[in-house]
Amino acid sequence: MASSPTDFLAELAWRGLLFQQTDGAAAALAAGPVSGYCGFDPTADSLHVGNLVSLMGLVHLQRCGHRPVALVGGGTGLIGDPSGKATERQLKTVEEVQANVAAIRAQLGRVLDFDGATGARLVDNGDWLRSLDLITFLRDTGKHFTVNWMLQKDSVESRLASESGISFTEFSYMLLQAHDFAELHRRHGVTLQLGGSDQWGNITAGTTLVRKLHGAEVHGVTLPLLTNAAGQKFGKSEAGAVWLDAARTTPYAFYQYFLQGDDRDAGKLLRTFTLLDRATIEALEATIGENAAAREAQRTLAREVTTLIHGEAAARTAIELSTLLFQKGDPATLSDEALAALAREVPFASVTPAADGALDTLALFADAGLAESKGAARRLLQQGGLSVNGVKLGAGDTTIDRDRLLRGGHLLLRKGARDYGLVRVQG
RNA sequence: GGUGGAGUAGCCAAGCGGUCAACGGCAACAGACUGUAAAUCUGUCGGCUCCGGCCUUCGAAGGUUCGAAUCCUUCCUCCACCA
Repeated sequence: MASSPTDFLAELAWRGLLFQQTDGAAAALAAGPVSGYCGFDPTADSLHVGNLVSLMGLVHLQRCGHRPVALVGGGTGLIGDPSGKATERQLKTVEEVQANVAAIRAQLGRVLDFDGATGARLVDNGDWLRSLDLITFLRDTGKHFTVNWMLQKDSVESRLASESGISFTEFSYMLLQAHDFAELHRRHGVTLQLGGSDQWGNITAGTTLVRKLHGAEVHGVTLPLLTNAAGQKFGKSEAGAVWLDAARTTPYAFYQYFLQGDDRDAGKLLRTFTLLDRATIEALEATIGENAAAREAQRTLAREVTTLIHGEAAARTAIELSTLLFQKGDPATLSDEALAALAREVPFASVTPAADGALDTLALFADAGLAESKGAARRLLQQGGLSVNGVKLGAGDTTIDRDRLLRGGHLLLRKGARDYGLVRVQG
């Protein structure tokens, strides 16, 4: 399973995760174990599956015998990376960034392995950037860059052309990231930086600075932006980003996101998000051609990724619930445990019936969040898109009989083919 | 600074005094067919609704008119060409 230390780039390459690399990166990696880092912006209190791509880069680095260093931008997060952004960002407060840093550290910690000779390190650039004084920074870092060079970076160039321009604050961002690379080189002997393809400019700023400051040759590798078969940025569902935080995206929803994926994406996603070896993945890809209906590839993908992020127990629950909802069918047989799990994993609402005790279908679906409004619920009802306890409702079913309540006063609602919600009727 | 053009729902884009909540396309949602897939076909698609309607929209603010997305005035923004 473990490959030799020289295989990192080859590993990324067959997985389709290698975009750009600095000259000499392969030779440097082949020469022996290195320490490589990747930064994560604390723009929210959770990473999402888009961030997971470069995190997987660190995981592969470690499995290939190198030391991964995960950096959380507690300092740079206070500035804002202009890369890939069309307009200036709203500054975040120190408290907000610190809370985000803490949450993201915990997520990174769950995926990386901290034991052994190549145990991962977790660092926060706020530790050195926040105490960095301006004069020192300008003399030691700023002096090594010409503005002419900085202006040529894509991230800056595109913003110069736009009406809103770019503030001096964000313009300086690349220098801070370059400073990080130099600092990590000095403190931890880091000689490699990984990042998404939009980070190339920032990464080369870092390799340049380390060369000038320490006379050392360090390297950068970027991973491609992940897109789906429809050509869209991967990781967005209709509900927004797919988060790694169980409070934002439940393990069930996370599992379902990968399970529901397009056949055409399955192979790419297996290569990107699982640690399965090449032969296994190719065998799974073959099953799509042979027996696509079994969706063996998607099932494996969803199970592997959910296990990686949420752990085995949560993955098992997600699979059980999925089986329950999509395979078996009769909600009346649901156990108390299953109902409790459902309440945690699918949208849940407690509703109070009207004074006369009648259960209004439209209000139920609207309250459960499965429809935007009662009007929207009505349209869905008329189109035959709603069901209760696995039984499709007709256009005339504007109220629900109380004798359909499951144990504990629950009703299992479904909108369309796969959106479930659970409500508990009070009293 | 000058001249000309343009700003319409999530995006693109018609409309140029009433029949406009606004043609059409994309995206999205639902149904049929399937495999919790894709493609295809059908329907929905500003907000709310006691389904009778009600409310708010066509860059912004005023005005003309019985009536304006459509005409007028001022302002804002973008694009092109000229300086």
